[in-house]
Amino acid sequence: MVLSSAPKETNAEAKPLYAAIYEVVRQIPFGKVATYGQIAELLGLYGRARQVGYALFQVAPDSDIPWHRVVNAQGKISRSPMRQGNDDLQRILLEREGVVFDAQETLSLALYRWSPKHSED
DNA sequence: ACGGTGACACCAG
DNA sequence: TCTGGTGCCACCG
Repeated sequence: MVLSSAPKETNAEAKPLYAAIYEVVRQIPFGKVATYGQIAELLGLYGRARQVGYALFQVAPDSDIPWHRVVNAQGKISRSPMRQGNDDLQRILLEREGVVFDAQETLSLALYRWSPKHSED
């Protein structure tokens, strides 16, 4: 593709790091979840979980990226004023995949955490 | 350039 | 359990 115009799109293609993050997120299978720190670590970005969250923030809810399969280290959906309901959508999408939340709105990481393998795919 | 903020995580009290 | 501080670093004004 000719990038003659080079629009300032804050998309995946514009940010190699984000593209890498999205690729990992895409690996998460149906019914499984991963934590922000886990995603970061897989990319050799230990300690930079925030960037993962920021990358996902830029993903549209209707994207093909299963952004809803990423939760925090406590197994909870990170609530934020900025999300205005998308956090609820995340829970709904997860429940559609069979993920069960307890009374504390927490899911069992021991049960649903995705274990990446070399021969994924 | 700079400081505040944040879909996080970890550690000390 | 909860609070507060630290590390990380991209984004925004």
